[in-house]
Amino acid sequence: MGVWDKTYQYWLMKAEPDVYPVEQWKKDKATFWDGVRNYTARNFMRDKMKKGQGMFFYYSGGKPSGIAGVGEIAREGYPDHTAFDPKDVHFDEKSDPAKPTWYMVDVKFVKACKQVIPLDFLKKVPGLKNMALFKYSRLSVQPVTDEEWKIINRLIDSQ
DNA sequence: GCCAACGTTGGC
DNA sequence: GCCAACGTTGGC
Repeated sequence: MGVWDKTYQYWLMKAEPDVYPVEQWKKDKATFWDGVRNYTARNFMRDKMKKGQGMFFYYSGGKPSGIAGVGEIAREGYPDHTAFDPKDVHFDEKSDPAKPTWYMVDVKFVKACKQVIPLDFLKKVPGLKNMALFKYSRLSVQPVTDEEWKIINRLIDSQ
């Protein structure tokens, strides 16, 4: 039984601040998480995420990289319609609307961090040393353990 | 802008 | 089904 087969209650999802900043998410109140084109990440969204579960909103791409906000799964996996739109940057001609390849979820805004909690800071927190974030750095949707969830929320609440 | 890590594609 | 080439992600 590997890390991929377990069930999780919490998640971390990456976005680039230039593409979708937390401020925009706050304004939108909720958003669909489109554009994921990786099978591992897809499987988490399609098969594992349940309504009401918590997620961290993570900024990738520097300036700095880190956790920027907290949210909640508002709608469970459903087909990513941007894969069917030739004009969309995430268009995938191989995804058949009758049998979609790619899935997304909806995530509701809960709160923004006062300051982004940087990756290099997270790396130094003793209880977080096994985070998937450090080992599977290129995976854009990943599980967070109960313990990691608690520790990071404590960091955010003490800001 | 560079480059390591790693997922995907395609030739055989 | 193997594996080299290629493309993408994301930290630095």
